[in-house]
Amino acid sequence: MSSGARFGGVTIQNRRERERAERHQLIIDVARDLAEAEGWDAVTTRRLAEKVEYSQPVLYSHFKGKDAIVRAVAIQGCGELARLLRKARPSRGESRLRAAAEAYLEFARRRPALYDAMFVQQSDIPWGTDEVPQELLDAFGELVAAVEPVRGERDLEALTEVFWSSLHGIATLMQGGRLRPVHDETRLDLLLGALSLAEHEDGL
Amino acid sequence: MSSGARFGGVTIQNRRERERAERHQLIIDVARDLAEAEGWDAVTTRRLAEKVEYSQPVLYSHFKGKDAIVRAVAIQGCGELARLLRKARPSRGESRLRAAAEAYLEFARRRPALYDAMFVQQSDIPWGTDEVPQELLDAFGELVAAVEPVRGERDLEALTEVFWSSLHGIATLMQGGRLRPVHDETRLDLLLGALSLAEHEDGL
DNA sequence: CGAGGGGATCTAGCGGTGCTAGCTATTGGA
DNA sequence: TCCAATAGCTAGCACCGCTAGATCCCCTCG
Repeated sequence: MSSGARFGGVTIQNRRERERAERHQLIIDVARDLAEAEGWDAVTTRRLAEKVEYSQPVLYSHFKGKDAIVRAVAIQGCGELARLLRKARPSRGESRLRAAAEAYLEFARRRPALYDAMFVQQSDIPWGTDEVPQELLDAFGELVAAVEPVRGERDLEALTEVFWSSLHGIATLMQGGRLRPVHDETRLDLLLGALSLAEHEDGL
Repeated sequence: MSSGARFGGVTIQNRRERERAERHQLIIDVARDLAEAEGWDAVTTRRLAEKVEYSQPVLYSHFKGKDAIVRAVAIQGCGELARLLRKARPSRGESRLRAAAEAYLEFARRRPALYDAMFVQQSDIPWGTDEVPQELLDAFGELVAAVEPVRGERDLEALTEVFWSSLHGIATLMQGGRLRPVHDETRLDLLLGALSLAEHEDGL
């Protein structure tokens, strides 16, 4: 603590920390790549260790266990989803809601293993109010922004949850081959139509 | 084959087959109970064998592997869901759609492990057109029937898929603690409102 | 009634998993 | 130059899904 930060922080200690941080990220990247290439079942601590060219116990000096690695991958995935949603701007005549929905579903389709880690596998990522990862808040925030224009008199947060749930349901059931590909287009049209067009009388 | 069915079928052979069928069902029931009590991770072939009071290899004389056991549990779960949906009749002033939605979500909430085996864990249950289990068709059929009254001009099957997907998304995200319990009621109101009230202009 | 055959069942073990105790060897500081 | 801290590894534990091969029981037939 006292000996580390002299001379503007350019110390051996700092180099070590930097190398350690790089290896930390390397583990996450390799785990993610392996999962996307062969599925999470193929991500074993042995294979992971082999790919990062260290022995197994090194993984445990960075993460509490395999679950923690998956969680780290998931959180970075949320960041990527947030980025994708942010830059998903509607093309001419297209609603912002539709642009967001299509970006979301495409993300789930192209990165099924990553999506799985984020929203399917149960993890102890804290979703309660305290210390939710920023990446997660960002992603949800993008959905809120996409829903806002069609909110009408409705509760914005609850409506966004409905929107998100529907997309999530479609994404996971599609991934499991449980929905008919024939309806892919119609399904999205119906969902967007239902959520946005609805002429809401106030009452009830 | 020729020696088994004499005397109206009351033979030792038949008794054996009956006992075997009972044990088959016993395995399914124990697997399901264990999963619901401690989660699927706790369902190992060793524990399962111990609970049915046979050795491990007996399981493999009934099922091709652990996955096949989970699948059997899942299919019977579909039968139960179908039964629940069928008898979920709307109380006064309540729409049939709402009755079905509430029954569906309650099923998912009360039998999370069973629901997981049915719709979350990936299994090779054939969802394509050929040899889909009858229980599955029944359950989906109940959803179709619940959606039919609000269909309007919309494609019934696609609309049912949207309804199902939304419920599924809500069920799984809730189970993972990813939705705010505060919005439980509002969320369902919004979904049902969006799917049913929508005054649909024909075009587009 | 006794011997043989066939099927049902078990014991034991294989290769894999996540995870960790404890040894080794390198390396930075006095 | 020597020492101590520490980063990393080897080896192993308990468990997993699954199966080969031995064993035992029970039914059939002479």
